[in-house]
Amino acid sequence: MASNDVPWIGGSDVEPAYLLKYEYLKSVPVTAGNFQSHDHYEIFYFHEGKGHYLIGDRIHVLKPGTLIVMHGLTLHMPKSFEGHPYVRTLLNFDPGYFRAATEHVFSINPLQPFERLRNYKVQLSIEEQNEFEEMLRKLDRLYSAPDAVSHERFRVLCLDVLFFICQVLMKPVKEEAGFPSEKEQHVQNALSYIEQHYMTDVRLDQLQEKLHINKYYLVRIFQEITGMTIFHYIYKRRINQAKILFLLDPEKSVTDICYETGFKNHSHFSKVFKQWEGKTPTQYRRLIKSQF
DNA sequence: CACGCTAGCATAGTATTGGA
DNA sequence: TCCAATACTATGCTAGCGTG
Repeated sequence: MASNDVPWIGGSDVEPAYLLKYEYLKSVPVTAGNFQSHDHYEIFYFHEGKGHYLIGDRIHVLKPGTLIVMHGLTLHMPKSFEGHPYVRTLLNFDPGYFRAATEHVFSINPLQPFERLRNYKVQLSIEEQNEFEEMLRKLDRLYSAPDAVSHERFRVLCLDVLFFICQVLMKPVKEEAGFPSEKEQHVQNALSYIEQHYMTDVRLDQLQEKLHINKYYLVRIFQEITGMTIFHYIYKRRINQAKILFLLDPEKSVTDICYETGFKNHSHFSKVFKQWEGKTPTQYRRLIKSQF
């Protein structure tokens, strides 16, 4: 994408071209299974409340001060809980602009944490939270300002946010031990199993046997924790993998990708793909090709 | 014309849900 | 956590379309 000529758009009436989604301190309950994947990068900061964030095959428990950075192609789905606040800031951006702007200027690549489909979740310390939240406040002031200079400062501050994230991630990220509840652990185990087997057959009976948990019970807690059924998760995972394969090799036939992602029938694959993505696999592949 | 793909249909089998 | 009833989907088959 052309990155040198991002037009100033004034206030927040129109999104700057490199910024695909920006929501500051927004409280949006997310209870339905709203799985997403896109080809830009995402910064997610949790300010207040209770929630989960399912990224790839991992469930992350959200707490105030949780920072998540991810490559948008990884399947991700936030989930809030009824009766609990859920306040977060979200920044989705096109990495092309920042890549071009920083390539020959800095010795450290600020996009490093996002590349190679890597995703990170870190719990910021109180000092880091204060610093980061101050940055976000400033970002929002600049975003809402109507003048061109504020816009340039917004972009520079976005870059500083990226470097802040790099710095935080340079420290060893310690894995949190376990989950608050046994349910989350069960669902995590199911997700891990599905991740390893989604390209072949995955049935509830198998999950019951492998995970030593009643299948009816598993169906319920899976829906409770993730907001979507196991069944839909597997399909979304397969479709997402198909999208990745189309990106990696746009010459590959739809039929080949259909079988590689675990579908047994190409007509069914086309139907499911269109249902979730709004376009047929062929249309999607053409779109990918046209972008290269 | 061959090939790759999409769409429609019937039905067997599986997932989900309500209730205990 | 489990069972039974119900709802829903996967599958296989086929016809037809678009493209090279």
